[in-house]
Amino acid sequence: MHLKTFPPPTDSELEILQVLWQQQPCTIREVNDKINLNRGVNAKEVGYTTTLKFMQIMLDKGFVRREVNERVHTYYAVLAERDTQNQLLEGFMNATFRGSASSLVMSALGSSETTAEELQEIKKLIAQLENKR
Amino acid sequence: MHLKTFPPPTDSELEILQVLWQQQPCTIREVNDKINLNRGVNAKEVGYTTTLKFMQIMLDKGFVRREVNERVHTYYAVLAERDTQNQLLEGFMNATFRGSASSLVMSALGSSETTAEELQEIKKLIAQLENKR
DNA sequence: TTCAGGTTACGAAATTATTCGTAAAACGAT
DNA sequence: ATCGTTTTACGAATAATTTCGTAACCTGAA
Repeated sequence: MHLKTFPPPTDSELEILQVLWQQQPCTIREVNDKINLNRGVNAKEVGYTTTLKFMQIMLDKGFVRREVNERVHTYYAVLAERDTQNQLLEGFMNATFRGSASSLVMSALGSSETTAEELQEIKKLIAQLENKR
Repeated sequence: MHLKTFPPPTDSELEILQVLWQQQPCTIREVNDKINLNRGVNAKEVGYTTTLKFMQIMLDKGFVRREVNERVHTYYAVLAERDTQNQLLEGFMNATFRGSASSLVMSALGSSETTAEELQEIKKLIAQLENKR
């Protein structure tokens, strides 16, 4: 009747998924390297076996799948980026903005740099939403 | 030189702060009751001493202050709602939307019910942002 | 005054999330 | 074939968060 619904990924799991969403498939080595690049110099490096462990945990949860090649395994995200973002967004919006999308949106626009093009896109979306009535 | 910067509240702490932001001051009893009302029937109740513990932890961290009255203590939030929301929003946006405010905004508008008035307000804000160039 | 019920303090258990040590296996170069 | 390096598996330590048990203390009613 309905699709399997996954629990939301934890912070560490999400950090790995972000890497996969940008480039798939990845070996654990690649994921680990990118994560350590993304974190600045200041931040503590995450160990290789730590990343390995999370990939195994996510494999277990069904968040990723892998192909066993000659020497190494390569991983793919099963979770879709959009779906996952929406799932996390809903939880965050409820917890932090008491479910108010508009105040979340106002905060996001107010406190960040947004290019003119992005504002255009948002306006277009709003226009679409307004037409649907 | 600069204001004290607090670590972000945890989920449970935030849940309590939400109550305080809506009505201050509150006794622990009041906070605990509201939290258990907000969670549906299905969800497990949070015990009184659990809430008490968090208020003490937050007192310790400086997130709240209290007044000691005759019988009971009454609590006030020290953290400002807007500041806290913005702080949490930044972290969430970075982790989930790779820092892209526009894609966060598009998701929020796309997947939620927003009234015509709210859309108006957002449009007004966008217009203001566009003028500032 | 005594007791019942509500309140605060606090340690510690329970749960969840993160990190890492160690060992076994696989592979290539010598 | 053996060594050094890389990869995988997995248990367990650590850390962070949440929950609760218990005791001490008040206060008002009987």
